[in-house]
Amino acid sequence: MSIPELGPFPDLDRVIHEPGRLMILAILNSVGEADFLFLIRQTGLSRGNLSSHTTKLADAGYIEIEKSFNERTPRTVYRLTASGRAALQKYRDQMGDVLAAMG
Amino acid sequence: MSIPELGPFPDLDRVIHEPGRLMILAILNSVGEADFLFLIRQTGLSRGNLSSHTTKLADAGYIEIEKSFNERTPRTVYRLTASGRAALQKYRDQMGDVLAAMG
DNA sequence: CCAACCGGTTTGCAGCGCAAACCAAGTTTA
DNA sequence: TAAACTTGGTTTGCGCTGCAAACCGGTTGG
Repeated sequence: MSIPELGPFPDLDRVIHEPGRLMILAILNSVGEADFLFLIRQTGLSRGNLSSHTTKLADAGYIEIEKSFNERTPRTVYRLTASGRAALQKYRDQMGDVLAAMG
Repeated sequence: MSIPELGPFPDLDRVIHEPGRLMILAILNSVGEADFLFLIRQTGLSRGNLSSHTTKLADAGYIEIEKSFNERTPRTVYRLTASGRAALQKYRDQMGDVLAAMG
């Protein structure tokens, strides 16, 4: 539970901790919103993989998924929610403490 | 594979990324060496859990396990290897970059 | 002796990430 | 107009993993 003289080890959010999802969240955090194809290209994830990660993030309430049509072709846009932004910030702080403890 | 304007997303070492093992490594990194009971108390992990994590870390070559006897009772000491220390440092740098990209 | 404890390891199972298969709808080829 | 291909995803299946519980060989206490 703790690293000697460095306080307790934080209970990291596993939904965020997973690298694929951390990547998605980091991107959404920096660009505001993104569509499926953009995320595919930036992350290098497979479509199936991206789909399941975004579903899980949406289930956790960390992102919102908006489906629409551009002309006749479907378009899905992903965006961080307030709670997602907060959770990400918390994760960042916790992980920052852990790393600092490893100087 | 990349966060816009922030370079590629690093391929994080999953052996280290797992919180339980990260905790073990962080402790060994800060105290030099530790025995089984000390790690139990510091990490809060169950014995079985600690045993399997240390086995996995040893399989990866990141720690060494030294079994001996203190009087008649067994004693197992865990210690970071050079390669473990290097891998941990690399993980720290990579994760630091990711966090920095999330400012 | 026999029970309880110490110091671990092995086992079993549930959950997860990943890739591949699938699907629906539109577009191109012929 | 029908076959083949692309786009934009979702679902399925499997192998691995983390976790808790069961186990096990000593050792100490009554």
